[in-house]
Amino acid sequence: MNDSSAAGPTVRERNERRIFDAAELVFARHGYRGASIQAIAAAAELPKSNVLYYVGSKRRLYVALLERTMTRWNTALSDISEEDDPATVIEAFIRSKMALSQTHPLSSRLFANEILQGAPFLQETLAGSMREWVESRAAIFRRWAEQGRMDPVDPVWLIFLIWSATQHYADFEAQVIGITGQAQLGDADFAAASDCLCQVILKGCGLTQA
Amino acid sequence: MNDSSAAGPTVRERNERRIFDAAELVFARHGYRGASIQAIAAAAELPKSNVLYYVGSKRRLYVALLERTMTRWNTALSDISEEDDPATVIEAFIRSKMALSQTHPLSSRLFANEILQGAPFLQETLAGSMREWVESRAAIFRRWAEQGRMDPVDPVWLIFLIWSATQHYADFEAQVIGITGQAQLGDADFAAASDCLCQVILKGCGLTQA
DNA sequence: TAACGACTTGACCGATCGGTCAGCTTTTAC
DNA sequence: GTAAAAGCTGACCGATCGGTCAAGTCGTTA
Repeated sequence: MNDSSAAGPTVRERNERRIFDAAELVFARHGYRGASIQAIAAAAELPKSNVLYYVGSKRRLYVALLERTMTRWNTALSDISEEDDPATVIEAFIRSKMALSQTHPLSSRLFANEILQGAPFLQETLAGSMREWVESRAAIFRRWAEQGRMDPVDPVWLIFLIWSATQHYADFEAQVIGITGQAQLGDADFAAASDCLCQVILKGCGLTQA
Repeated sequence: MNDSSAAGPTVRERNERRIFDAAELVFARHGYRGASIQAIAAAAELPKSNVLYYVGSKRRLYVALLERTMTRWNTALSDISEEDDPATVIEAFIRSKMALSQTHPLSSRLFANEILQGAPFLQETLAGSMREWVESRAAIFRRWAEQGRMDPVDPVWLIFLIWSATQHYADFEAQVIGITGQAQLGDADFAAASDCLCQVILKGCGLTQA
């Protein structure tokens, strides 16, 4: 029974998943230092020793969790090309980012906590693959502007604008809930917020929705 | 020499200020649980016992720090009225919020950390004075839209958009720096980002800059 | 000078931290 | 059937946590 494809998940796979999910919950809320293995073990309903048996150390668990998040985000983002329609691309960008905020808020908060700490474990990622990703998109945005297909808006700050506005609904959910007075954010809220963001940002870039 | 007005700050005033500033630094980076009094004392260059002598407990220090931040923000925000010009008001709102991100990034990160934890100490503030503040502004925005003075944009989400986009440059400074490759954000960066935000958001709301 | 309140701090407390390890049970392989 | 491998966990380690306390120092006032 070593094969997960034929006989369900291995004991290791099942427990690692429980631990990862529990760790994401605790790290997202309390940050790296504020989280304790004891709390993670309690959330995973496993003894502390068992957690350490699988993950080795707190640091390794945290780094592995960050890597899982970054790869998950990478695969969720589609590539674009200069020939695409600007409005379509930017709207899809906003909506897919907002969907991530709704489906994976803990990942977003984990990342936010890491950045708040000064990104000690993500320095190379930021200056490496993330910078490349931003610059490749920015180059296309710039060409669109040169061709008069959209307003000349600094593309890097536009990307930051979209990132921040969409992540806000994951990272600052407690604030949104407290101010709007709702019990929690539902599908309708995310849909309406997405519509509002698309409306303002597309028009702000001189684009009309498809 | 008990009077601060005539003979400079009291010993108490001076030390409390050192402690508050040090605590803001540590809490903003590591959150409530992740921060330690030892680390705060080291940053304040005081013995741990001396810190506790002044502030009583970690919890009290944290709450007092949050309160200092909230009142500081409240005083920095100007009131608006229905008769004001929408474009002028929203542009001033964006620029003053961005200025706060530049001058008080630690306060912004402290607040962000509190929200990420689920706002355990700011629940009443969110559902109380902050909600009132948002709704009073939202009411004016709505009337502007009814009068055709701006596009019908959901005002609450517009406020969230402005908050998130401006706070981003304080809370996620490490990400902005890592991706842009700069050593740090300077006046020119904040000015350019503010211009970009005003350009996109004002146009996105159907407004033209004054 | 004596006394007082504000300030200072090292020593210490029980609790919890991340992590190790020995010894146990269960599963797998032959 | 049996040995090896994998999984499990209570007991324990030194370090650090938030917080207390007693014994000071210090400047001011009477």
